[in-house]
Amino acid sequence: MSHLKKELKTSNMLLDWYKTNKRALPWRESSDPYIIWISEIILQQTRVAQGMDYFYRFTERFPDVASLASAEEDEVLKYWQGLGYYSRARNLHAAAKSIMDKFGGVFPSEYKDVLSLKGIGEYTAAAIVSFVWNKPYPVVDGNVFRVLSRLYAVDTPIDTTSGKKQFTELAGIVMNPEKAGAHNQAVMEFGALQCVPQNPDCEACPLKECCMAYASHTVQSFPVKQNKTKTRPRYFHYLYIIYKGQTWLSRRGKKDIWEGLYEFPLIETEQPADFAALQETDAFRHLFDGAGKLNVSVDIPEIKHVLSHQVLHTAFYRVEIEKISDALNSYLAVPYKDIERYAVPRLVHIYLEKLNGNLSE
DNA sequence: AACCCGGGGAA
DNA sequence: TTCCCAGGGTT
Repeated sequence: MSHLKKELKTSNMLLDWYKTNKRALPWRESSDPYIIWISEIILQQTRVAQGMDYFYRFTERFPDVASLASAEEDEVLKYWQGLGYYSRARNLHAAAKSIMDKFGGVFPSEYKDVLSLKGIGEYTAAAIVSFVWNKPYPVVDGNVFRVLSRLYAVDTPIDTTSGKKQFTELAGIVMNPEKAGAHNQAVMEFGALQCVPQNPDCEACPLKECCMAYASHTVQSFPVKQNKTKTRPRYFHYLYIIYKGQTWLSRRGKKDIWEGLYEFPLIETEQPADFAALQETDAFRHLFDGAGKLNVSVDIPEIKHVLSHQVLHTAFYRVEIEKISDALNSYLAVPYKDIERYAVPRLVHIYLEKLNGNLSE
């Protein structure tokens, strides 16, 4: 654990830069581990601007561990609606219950205890214990990968096991253990504002003198990544079924996107299908067997919804029925005025907004 | 080690 | 379009 002179100087320069350049963010006003925890989970793979309103709403409704633990999972998901990566919300809820049961309702301060909570990995555990208690655990997030890979011209791919291990070790060497909390935040803020992914302004960088990538004019080639993501198309057909002021929803299950969120009855096809083709599917026949005559309307055109690894080609059909089919009894009957009470995927929310827009015109 | 999980902003 | 964001869990 050698803390060399050069690293100490680097850390001090980052701390100086941070002092004058850090953004005023609401969670930086708090030393409550609960507040820090919520902010860290929201900010996973999420930009500050995108998560800000969610942070305010969430911490107002659930101001502490006890209030979160005693809530219904559906309500927690509702406060997460639209933010994505919904396992974060489910894990937050489960972890809050775990803190009540195993830690007497007091947020744990031991690294290993924090790490044991659902949804908290090495990064988030290090962030919480260093920010709140100044414990010497280095954070390694996307910013740290970028800053360190450039400073030391490390070309090990960051998305590999050995890469993560190597950068974690390097982060520990660069960190000043006596100022762990401030240092960790300084590196990340530096990565977010100065050492940015595309076209960083290296001439204005206070660390350009000691940056190996800058010296060799290879800043843009860091960090190195290995895996390339591939997307697959999917074809969704939602049935917004209307009967006497009510509609039907279902709760999505495990091993697919949007676990725990609600949606209209869904038929997925392997290939693109128009309504004529959809009517010929077994799923469609089963769903409406015994529903009488169908009055189908297409209020909005197909929506292309892009996720990280999937492109959803989605059609919505509004279907008025004459009788309740047997198949519908396995769904949740809901007065359609109450749909907004349920957490739905962004895609479904978009549809409902457009539909309301059309109706009010 | 490979794969899965959302949504949005910036270039 | 492409990249990537205060990552983590499952298999």
